[in-house]
Amino acid sequence: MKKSYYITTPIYYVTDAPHIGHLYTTVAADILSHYHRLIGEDVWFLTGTDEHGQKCEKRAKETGETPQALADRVVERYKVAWHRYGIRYSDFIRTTEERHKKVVTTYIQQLMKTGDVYLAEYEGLYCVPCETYWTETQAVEGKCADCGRPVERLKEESYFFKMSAYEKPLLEHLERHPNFIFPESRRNEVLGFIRQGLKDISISRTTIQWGIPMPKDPKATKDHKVYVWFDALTNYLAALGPLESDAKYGKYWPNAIHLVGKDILRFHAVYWPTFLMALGLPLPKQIVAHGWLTDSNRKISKSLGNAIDPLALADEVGVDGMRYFLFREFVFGLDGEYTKEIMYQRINSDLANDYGNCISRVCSMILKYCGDQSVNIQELIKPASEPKQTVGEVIPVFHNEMQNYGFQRALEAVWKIISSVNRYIDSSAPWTLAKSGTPEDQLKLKQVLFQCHEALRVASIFLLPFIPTSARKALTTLGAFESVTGEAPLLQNVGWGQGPAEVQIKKPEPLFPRLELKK
RNA sequence: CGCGGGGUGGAGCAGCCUGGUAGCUCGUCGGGCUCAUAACCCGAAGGUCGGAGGUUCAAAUCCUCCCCCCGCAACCA
Repeated sequence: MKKSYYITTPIYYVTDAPHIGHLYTTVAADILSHYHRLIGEDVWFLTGTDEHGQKCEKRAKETGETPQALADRVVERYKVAWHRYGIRYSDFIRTTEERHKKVVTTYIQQLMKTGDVYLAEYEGLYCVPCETYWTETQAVEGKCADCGRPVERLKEESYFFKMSAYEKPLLEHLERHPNFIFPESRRNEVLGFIRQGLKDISISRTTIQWGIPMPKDPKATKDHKVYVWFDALTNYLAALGPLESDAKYGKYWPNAIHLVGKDILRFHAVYWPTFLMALGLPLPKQIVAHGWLTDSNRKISKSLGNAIDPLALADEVGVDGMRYFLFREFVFGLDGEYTKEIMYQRINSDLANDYGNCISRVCSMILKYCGDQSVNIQELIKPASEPKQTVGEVIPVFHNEMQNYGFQRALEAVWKIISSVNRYIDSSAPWTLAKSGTPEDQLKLKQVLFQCHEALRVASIFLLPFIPTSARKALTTLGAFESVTGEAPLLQNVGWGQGPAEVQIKKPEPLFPRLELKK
């Protein structure tokens, strides 16, 4: 039986149109799921949208729509963006769907029954005009953090989740599973937070209309809606159909990897596991937190007004250029400063000059110098060469980095192959060999060219998860496309000499046109 | 003493956990090649690795203190 791999992105809030931050997480999930499919695993990739809550309600009021109409409209923008970027998600969940609401309600009911959810009073500093509670630290000198007007101390009926009861079990889980939170620096952050002591949290709101209703309760005097985080987090389970003994649930849970931005780590690393513990369900395998793209050291986001539209970027530098740039330039897990200059430089230098041009020069030479002959590649690539050695070194490095979210280093490793080919061409000068009529030089010429060909075949297979369209195009040009269509091609076909014995090289066309930055 | 991240040649970043020639991309300067997308290859210049102290045969890397920048601090998601 195939190993199963379940990967999720956060569900995105429909008040925002998709921006580069959403794109970053979603492409990461796509790369991982593509990679895990290539190594023969049974992958389920979930993304979706979070459509409830105060902000959606407010935003809908501003645009003069119903919250549902707003959600219906914005969700399309996400889907369009993901299609454009070739994101191959297995399922897209919306929190307004019945299948989701049913699971949330069932779970809340269960927790009310066990006493993990109970009715009490929430007390906090409330800003009446903003309809928002603030903590002591947020409401500096008793002023609303948003509008600056004075806040008042208010008490209100609310349902609470007994998170305090799960402080110890959660700590124990973290100790037994050192990789539960990745990277380690984030794990330490979460440990620090838990060690400060977990309080019970309010998990209902009476100030919002747009949400999943709390189950009927004679004790309640007000109309409660489920707190958006309980609602949102449950999507990861709801999408697998846990209530109807759907085969998906048994296959993919708890083998889950949750990809999140560092800003929502706490909800995933503390709230979510304790909810699951209370429900008596197994915890996901890993929570992976990545950094932010920054603009002059500030997070890039809609609310800061510096958001960048993924579709505009795709038009400008291409889908694969963008996908490559995001994961070659930045260290996954750390923040990275985004500028157009760096992006153009990276794409031109690596994709156009190194990779694209290399494919082009190798294929051109093969066509030019031995296009009319049929050759047995496997015989020609037996001798040792720098590209052959480099490929051998890179294979384990690439896999290791991919298992540990080291996308940057995985790509760096692939580029070692490409550089070795460029170097090898120079040092062995096929154009000189071609001029010589001796049989030794003719053989040497073919050997050189097909060593290069083989190295590029392997590099292109490695690149499939990152730049799927271009890598396929490259493999087609190399005449080695069939090597990626079988089962688990990455595991079976990346080894030196695992490709076809004969190939039909296509006339190369520029894979990546050089970009010019317009000022 | 609230918690965390960062301060590395001109720019942007790796490296730090598991001490031992400081690496990458771009830029600059010089050379080579002509197969290729004016792409490619080689060489050079350029760094007291924020500051001070300590451990060590040896510190960008471990420890202590200090300075500067940025987040977080549970009901904004």
